[in-house]
Amino acid sequence: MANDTVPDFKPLAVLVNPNVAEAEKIAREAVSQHKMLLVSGNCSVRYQGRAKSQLEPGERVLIIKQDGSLLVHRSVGYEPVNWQPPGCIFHTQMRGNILEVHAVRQKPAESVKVSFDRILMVSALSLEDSGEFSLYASEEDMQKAILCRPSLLEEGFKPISYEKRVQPGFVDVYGVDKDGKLVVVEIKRKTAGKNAAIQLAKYIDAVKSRADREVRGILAAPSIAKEVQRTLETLRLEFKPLDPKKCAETLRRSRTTRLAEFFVEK
Amino acid sequence: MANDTVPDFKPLAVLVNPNVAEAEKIAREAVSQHKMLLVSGNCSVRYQGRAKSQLEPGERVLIIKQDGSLLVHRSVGYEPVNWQPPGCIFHTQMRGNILEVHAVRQKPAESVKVSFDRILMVSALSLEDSGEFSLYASEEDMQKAILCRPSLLEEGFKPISYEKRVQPGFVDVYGVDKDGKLVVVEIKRKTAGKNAAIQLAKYIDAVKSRADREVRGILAAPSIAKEVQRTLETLRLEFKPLDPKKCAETLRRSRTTRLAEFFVEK
DNA sequence: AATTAAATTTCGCCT
DNA sequence: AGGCGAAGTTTAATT
Repeated sequence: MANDTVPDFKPLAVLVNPNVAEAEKIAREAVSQHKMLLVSGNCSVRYQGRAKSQLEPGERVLIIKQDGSLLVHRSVGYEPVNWQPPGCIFHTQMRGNILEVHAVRQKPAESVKVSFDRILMVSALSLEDSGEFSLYASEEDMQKAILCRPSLLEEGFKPISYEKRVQPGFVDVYGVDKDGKLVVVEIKRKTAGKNAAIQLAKYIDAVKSRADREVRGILAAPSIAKEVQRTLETLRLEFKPLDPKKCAETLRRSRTTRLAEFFVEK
Repeated sequence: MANDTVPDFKPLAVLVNPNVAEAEKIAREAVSQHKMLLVSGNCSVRYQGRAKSQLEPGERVLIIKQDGSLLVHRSVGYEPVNWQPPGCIFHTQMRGNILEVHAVRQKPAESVKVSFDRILMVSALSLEDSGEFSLYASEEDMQKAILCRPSLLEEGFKPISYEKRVQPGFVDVYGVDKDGKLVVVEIKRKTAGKNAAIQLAKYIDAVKSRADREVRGILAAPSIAKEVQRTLETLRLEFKPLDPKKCAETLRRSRTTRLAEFFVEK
């Protein structure tokens, strides 16, 4: 069939109750095009690698992701019954009337073989997903937490304003330390990179040019990239570890105890 | 619509590119009928509980299982980006043109809300799955391992036969101990329950009635249920811990290194 | 029910 | 690339 040699690039392919050979075609294309593949049907699974297992026939859901990870889910349980972490090479083939999906990984050398003799549904998906995932607290939450309890940043810190407009943009938090020195705070939710340091330096310059006195710059983030540490020293900036989890707890506590009404949400 | 009040019990429902309200109907029925639900589409996710997280919009796959577990999978990564272990209560609703799937768990109090504004595919599945899952070794492998290296059972044990036919069925392994006493071995791959003890007792009786001399009965399994321990004592049977992992290693070694038979481990 | 220990742990950060 | 520690860990077994 000419169709067999011309893979189509539809973003979404779904077959319901297909015969096994039809499903194999979808699976093969999905794997080669690095789409996500969903297959539900009757299968057995053999795994060999760090451990070894055998799963007798039954109806399950197979998921293959574009990064080369594999999941076999039964009808119950949070964890997959069989799986492989990202980095597998996949191969599909018909063996008689059985669809075999083979996943191979090296280091450690492992293999998972899923054999379907009946397919309920097969689906190949091109998923567009650039949405950010933030755990514990958003950057905004961390900002609120510092405003709510300034000692999270350092003892004696007093916030003056937040999202203060300066030349290059907005300063996350702006205040004075226990000695009355101006403090500019830049917050990052993840490990602070070079950009964060540079951004902070620009804010400092902008504030200095208007205040004409000493200004401390503090980069507050859960951690800092090693190489940026030296950048900070060069720029005479400081780093303060700030745990998003702690921020979230602080916020939650301050909200429940009704003390946070001063700080308008969003 | 009358149809709305009469849920159908088809074993397999699939909609491709449905409108969100159609998807909600499938999702609601799947949840109420404790089927497995697969939804792929554009969604955002909010989680609050032991921790707290926010996932900005993007295309993902949602899985809800009949035991009340929930998984949200992105296009990459072995782990779900959001999840709930088994035991959730689900609630679906339309909020404007958004499908909200809400999962609530208590102890710990947690909630996950998945909001879809576009559905690629929704599927409700009744999965039949009674297939056994065996890790490291099947019962047969454990049997072979004992035959291959009898010391796994006990020092001085000598197998005579396996799958020996007696009245009630087949004895897994049959042999003599270091003192020449007859030994009947019953093997279980998982924690041995009452049935295993009773089965073994029947075999013993059968063998005794023919041999008319003392017969030891040994239940070999990775572990034994607490209450069965006393049953064993009453029946004058013995329990021997037998680890499937060790059996698998033994088998593998005996297959690969033909010379290792001399060197008894441990 | 609470605690402990293992997992084909996975994952990220650091050396 | 290998090692160490944390995880919304989960899961099973034990007290």
